[in-house]
Amino acid sequence: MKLYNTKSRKVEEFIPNNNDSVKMYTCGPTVYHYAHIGNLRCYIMEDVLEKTLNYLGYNVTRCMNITDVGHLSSDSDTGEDKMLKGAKREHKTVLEIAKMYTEAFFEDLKKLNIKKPEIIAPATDHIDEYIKVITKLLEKGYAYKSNGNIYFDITKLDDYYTLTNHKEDEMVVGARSDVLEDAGKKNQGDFVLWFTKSKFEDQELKWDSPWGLGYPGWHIECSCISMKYLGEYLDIHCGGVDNIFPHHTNEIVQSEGYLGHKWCNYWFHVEHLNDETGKMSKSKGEFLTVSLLESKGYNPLIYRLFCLQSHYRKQLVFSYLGLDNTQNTYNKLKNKINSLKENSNGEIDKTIIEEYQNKFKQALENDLNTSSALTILFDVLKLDTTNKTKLYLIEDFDKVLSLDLLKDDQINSELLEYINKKIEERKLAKENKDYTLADTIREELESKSIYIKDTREGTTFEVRK
RNA sequence: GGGUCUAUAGCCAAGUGGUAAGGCAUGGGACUGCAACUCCCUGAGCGUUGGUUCAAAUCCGACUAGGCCCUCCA
Repeated sequence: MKLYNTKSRKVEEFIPNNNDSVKMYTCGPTVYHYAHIGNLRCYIMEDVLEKTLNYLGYNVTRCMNITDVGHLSSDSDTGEDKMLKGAKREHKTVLEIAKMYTEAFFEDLKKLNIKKPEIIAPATDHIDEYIKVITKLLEKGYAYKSNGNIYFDITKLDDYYTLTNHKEDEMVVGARSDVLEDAGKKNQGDFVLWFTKSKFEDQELKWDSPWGLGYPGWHIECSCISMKYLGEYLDIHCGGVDNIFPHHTNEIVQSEGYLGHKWCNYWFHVEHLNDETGKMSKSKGEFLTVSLLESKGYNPLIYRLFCLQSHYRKQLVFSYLGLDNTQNTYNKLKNKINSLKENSNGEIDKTIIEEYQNKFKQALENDLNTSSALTILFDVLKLDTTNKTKLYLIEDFDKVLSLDLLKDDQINSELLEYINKKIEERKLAKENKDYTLADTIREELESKSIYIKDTREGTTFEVRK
């Protein structure tokens, strides 16, 4: 398996620390609002990565945090805590907000066929871990106390800007003018590990610590959660590109400062989904959620396919035109597969199976080239072989693609009865050459998203979502 | 200003030195009462510009355009 590693800025051969077992960490959502589909692009591609590793025979242990405390708002930075902002907006407590949006996030995962990581860790459940790690960082001299807060001193390391090639003296101070400087820091680049002093008096969640009542900095949670559940040696750390700096940069120095050795080998970052105006955000333009797409009649899996057609390291521009294209692709794909199912006789051709499984693997092994992997799927459909062989391969590929390629659309018996009745009525009308009535019936069904298909063997139908 | 990434047909894209995969859309045809579905046919010389090479979309340089990041506030 070849993967692009942000750390080396090269595509590298992926070699786990421990043979065929892979430890994978994913930065989870801050649950202060619904996830937009740009956020979800990241989780879709991480899901594909996990499933690809499984497909290739690796055993993956994956962990994801849920940030339910202490993350500043970044969409339009006014220095307000994201969770607090969400709580205020909806007149609820921070914990209520966290619970509600965590559930909503899981719903989105389900709709997009994203497998939930086996370990899901809320930030507020791991305060003891943060205290343990921060204490050690203080002992080792990587951290210091100032103005009531605990900071990480980035000058204690040789190479802080390891992920970005930033140069200390060329950083623009206060590139974002709405961020206030903290006078308590020794160096411009130092960041907070633990707060006891906040300018926001209404911070709801606070915990006791050796340094006083307070709450953790945003970066420390991922380091601690990862080390707790996945151990001292991590294989892959994932997240959106916006996390590269400072979040992941800070995670590295915290973790390696604490451990005293190298921590994570591969850094996997997913590019952003943009809209026509640039970066998608929750505070400008249309707030695109999975539910919104559903309300407009799109099956969420169409969005998954939309993402798979592109590469995770390329920015992708969202448009309804593009999504409509993908919807056509998806419908046609399902159509073809459904017709294969109607006549799935014949023997399985093992030679072909092996050949195309290898092609599929090669595409994915090439830095997760999902676009090429889909091409292999289309190639399979066009093969000159038995339907049984094709269906076998489709089922196999769908372990990674997760597009419900073989799933039958569930139709309740009442609806089925209604449709059959209408089809029969239309058949009679056609026999009587009453085409006006026949067309009326067809239109009536189409208005319910039921599409008539006249074939030599008779009339069938298809329900499009 | 610094860092970093990208630039292939209407859209999504493959391509990693030898003369442009695939999908959707478009147009034409077959099928149909008319459609839909399905099937067949149908398109670009790769942002611009230098260079390396027998040979470049693929390597190097410059330029242009665009995206993202530049925190320590919470």
